[in-house]
Amino acid sequence: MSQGRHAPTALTPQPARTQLTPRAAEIVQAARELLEEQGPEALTMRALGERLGMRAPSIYKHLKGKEAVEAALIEQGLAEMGAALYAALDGAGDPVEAVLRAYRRMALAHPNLYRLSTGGPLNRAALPEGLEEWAGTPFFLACGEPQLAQALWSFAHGMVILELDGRFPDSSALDLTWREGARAFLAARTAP
Amino acid sequence: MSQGRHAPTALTPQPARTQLTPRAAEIVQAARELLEEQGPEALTMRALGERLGMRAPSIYKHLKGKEAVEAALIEQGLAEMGAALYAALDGAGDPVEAVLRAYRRMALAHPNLYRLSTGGPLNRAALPEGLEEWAGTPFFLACGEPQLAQALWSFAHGMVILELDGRFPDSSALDLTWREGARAFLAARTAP
DNA sequence: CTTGTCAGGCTAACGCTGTTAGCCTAGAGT
DNA sequence: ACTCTAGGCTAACAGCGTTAGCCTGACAAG
Repeated sequence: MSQGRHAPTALTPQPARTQLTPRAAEIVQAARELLEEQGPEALTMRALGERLGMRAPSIYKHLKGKEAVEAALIEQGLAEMGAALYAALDGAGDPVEAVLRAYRRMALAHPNLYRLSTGGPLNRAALPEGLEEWAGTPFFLACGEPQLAQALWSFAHGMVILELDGRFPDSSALDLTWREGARAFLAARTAP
Repeated sequence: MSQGRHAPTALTPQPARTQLTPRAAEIVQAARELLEEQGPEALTMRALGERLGMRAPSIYKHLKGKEAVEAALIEQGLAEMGAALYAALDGAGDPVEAVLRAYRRMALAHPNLYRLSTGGPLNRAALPEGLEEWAGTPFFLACGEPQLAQALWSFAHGMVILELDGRFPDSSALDLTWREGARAFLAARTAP
């Protein structure tokens, strides 16, 4: 770990991950594969059981229910996104551009996990305290100012989710759009 | 209708709305009330039927299925959003700020309709040709340039959806965040 | 006036979902 | 040797979207 542009990343240590039993971890791993390979609709308790060679009700011996499976996946998604963003800050180049690039790259690499992690209301009680904030901090580190950081995060999330959902016209030059957005935020940061 | 900052709004006339039978329109209206009052989970075919004094299977005499009901709602959402954005362009003040304000206002006024309209993949075949593009054009009219317009739209959508989903920390000063975002895009537009 | 058509309701049922209750069995601990 | 329990199982429930098939009242044609 070294540092970003404005502050040492070590200021916000990564929160501890929730501890799962080995079997529960296997189940979550299988759930992740199912989710990524076949989409959110395919992630059913019965399909998950089948992939593990067991029946759906047996899963409940290891995890409270489908929500708990999803919470574990969301935790993975946030943790990996956070790691990718902090790593991007450590690289060369402007931190705003670096964070945006890493964000998009991560989301497109795991689209269904990203959607699950960031879509819809979030059951915070099921997540490790502070994980969400930790994962978002790189935006603050890149901007040096909380409001602009939130705005930058919103831009990044909006871009990614609209791209994943195929909401942009087919003719869209998304690389250019990302560049334009980066340019706007870069200008706002350096010139208040 | 008059004009926005860069181009007359009449350049892109509102696409025709899909025609529903009176009874089908009643059903869609009831669906909208159900959706807004009790959330997306409550919008089931049986609940919808009950609200109309009929059984769920009877709905299929008027609409193809739940997807058709949702498509009609999405169409309403997009049409109303578009109308609000064009109206905002006609007002005083900077068009970027006006469009952002109208977008947020509209989304927060009908959160569940907004989520339905903008979340997840979109079945374009079920929508009037060009409606989506028409509803998004005000962003272009405000920016005068397609890439910046897409970026602005992404920012607005990200802000709104994260706010609706309660993803921002409770302490967030979202008004300020919107202002910061507007400032960034305004600067990018005027100073290329 | 009778007859035929059919729009628009109904019930029953299917296959799917998450979930619960209760049973059974192999292995660990005392 | 006895007990306990982790971790599997089946059966079942309620709710979901949806389909098939029936029925009835209104309305048009002869």
